[in-house]
Amino acid sequence: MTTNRSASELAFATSLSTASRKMQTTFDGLLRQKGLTLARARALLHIARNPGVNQSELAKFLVIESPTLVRLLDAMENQGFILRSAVEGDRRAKQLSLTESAQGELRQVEELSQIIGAFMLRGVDEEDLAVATRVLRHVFENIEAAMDGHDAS
Amino acid sequence: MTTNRSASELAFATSLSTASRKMQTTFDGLLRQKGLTLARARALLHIARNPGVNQSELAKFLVIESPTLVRLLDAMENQGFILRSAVEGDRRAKQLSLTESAQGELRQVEELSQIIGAFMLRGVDEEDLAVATRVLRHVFENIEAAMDGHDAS
DNA sequence: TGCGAGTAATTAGCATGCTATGTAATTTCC
DNA sequence: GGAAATTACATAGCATGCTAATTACTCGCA
Repeated sequence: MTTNRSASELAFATSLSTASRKMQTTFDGLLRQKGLTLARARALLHIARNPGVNQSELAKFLVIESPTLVRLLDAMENQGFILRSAVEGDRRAKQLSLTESAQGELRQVEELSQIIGAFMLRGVDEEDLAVATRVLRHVFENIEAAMDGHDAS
Repeated sequence: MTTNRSASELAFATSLSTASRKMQTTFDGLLRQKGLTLARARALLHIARNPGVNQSELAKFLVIESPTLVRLLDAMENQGFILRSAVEGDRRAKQLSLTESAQGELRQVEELSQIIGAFMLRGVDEEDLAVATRVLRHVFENIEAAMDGHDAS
């Protein structure tokens, strides 16, 4: 037992990055025929639930930087999934909404998300899942805190 | 308590991808002045410990596809970190080794990796870390198993 | 009123991941 | 021995992430 701490840390870091990529590529593969990806589906679902949201709010929710979102939305706009429209009272901002065609796909995207989520975590009990999620958040916060001096929010 | 399972799954998925990205960008930021990134550092360390390893073995170890590795190595070769040389007995393969200058950096890269690992997991106890790692592996295996028909190894 | 600070979105450029495909060399097996 | 399958590496093209820097606009305050 009593494995070396630093070996445990390495194992964790490795598992973290491989599991994350695996999740993404699986999602991407399954959503592909719809012209969607994991990132696009997430954006789609948030816009559906928060119509009129603007880009910076969406970026904050998705925890991505705004240039990343700009490109994501450019693609989704070209695909005819979303609309960017003017916000009255602030000419810098744009509010986001789904096109009708995207709304038609919504239900299926939601179902698929649930199915993949359940599938990927099949055999993981509730308690372990909670622990894992807590550890992941802890990691995020440790790093976030360390970056404080550099990027004061 | 008794939160909805599917909400827990979503929380996990979100934390997984944000923690993974955060880890990567932190690493990248700290290694940047050396011309390295997390991906490059991983490759570097594995080559250091397994001199003469070839590209497919390294790709398998890093759990990335070979085109991803090809580009990574192209960059590292241009930077003067690694060498690709002929393997006697198999003209398809190339064996990898570090340049002297890369060997000089090794120690610092190893130390930095340990420091970041320890830092990121500060405040996470051994048991929770083990559970989290186990869950991440479980996720990976669930997906891997599902993809069996498509990609028989 | 008007200037400076801050905010929303964008563009440019780099790094890493993937799939699909191609080329050359090796191995398998009739 | 030679065709077919497999393996090793590479190329092309797409998707997503980041940082740095720009543009346009809004807000606060002297």
